[in-house]
Amino acid sequence: MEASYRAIADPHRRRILDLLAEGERAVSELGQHFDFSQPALSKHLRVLREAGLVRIRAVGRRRLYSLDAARLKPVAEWVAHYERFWNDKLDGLGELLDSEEAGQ
Amino acid sequence: MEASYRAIADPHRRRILDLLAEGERAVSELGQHFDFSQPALSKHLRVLREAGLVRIRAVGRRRLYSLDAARLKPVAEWVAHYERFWNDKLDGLGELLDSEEAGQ
DNA sequence: CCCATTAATAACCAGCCGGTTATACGTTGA
DNA sequence: TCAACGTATAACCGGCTGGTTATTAATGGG
Repeated sequence: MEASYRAIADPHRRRILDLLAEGERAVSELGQHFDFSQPALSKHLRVLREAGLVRIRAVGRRRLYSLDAARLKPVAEWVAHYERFWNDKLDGLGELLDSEEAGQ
Repeated sequence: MEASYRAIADPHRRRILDLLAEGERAVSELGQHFDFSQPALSKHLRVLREAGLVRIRAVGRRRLYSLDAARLKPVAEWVAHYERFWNDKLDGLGELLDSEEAGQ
């Protein structure tokens, strides 16, 4: 999904996903890890929700967010295509061979 | 690297990387695959260059771009942390277990 | 019952992003 | 030599992004 790439482009949102990977969290609990305002957090959560990366469950006046990582699978698959470029420098294409160690 | 995530957030730039994964390409060759202007392509290439994802080699008046995928490795590693969420739904955290099949 | 809590939304703003056209600049070929 | 080519940059523009403060709405506790 296209929106997944944009969603994970922001480091705050990646951090939110990392936190949700540990378990379900209410908005106020997530907010303890950040220094921006609650509306800013709600906007990040909206982006993640619209990208289909999180689920919400209402419990009383709290909103419990949890990870829905399925939409990250295409991202993982796309970037995995490039693994051969750091696993196997001699990949037969030839254009990587000239000044290879200078690139690091 | 932080810039890598932003660089791959744009589908045109991901396409450029896919093309460069096949081999070194001049700007005009890359341009044949897109419907926007040459300056727009140059700006995308600049973003990729500043993210350290491509290398440039000048041959005459042509600029030959090639892939430098090393900076994608942290991205691959980050997203790989989430593989367990689609490989193994029963991951012991417990918060994914309530309405699991409704998420798909 | 009412006030505090929790979270979302509205409205606004500066800065970035991706595109455009126009221009500059080095290189090459006739 | 000089016109055409290949590419980068400048200048500009509308729309989006990520933040803010203020407000709203729903829930729960005393």
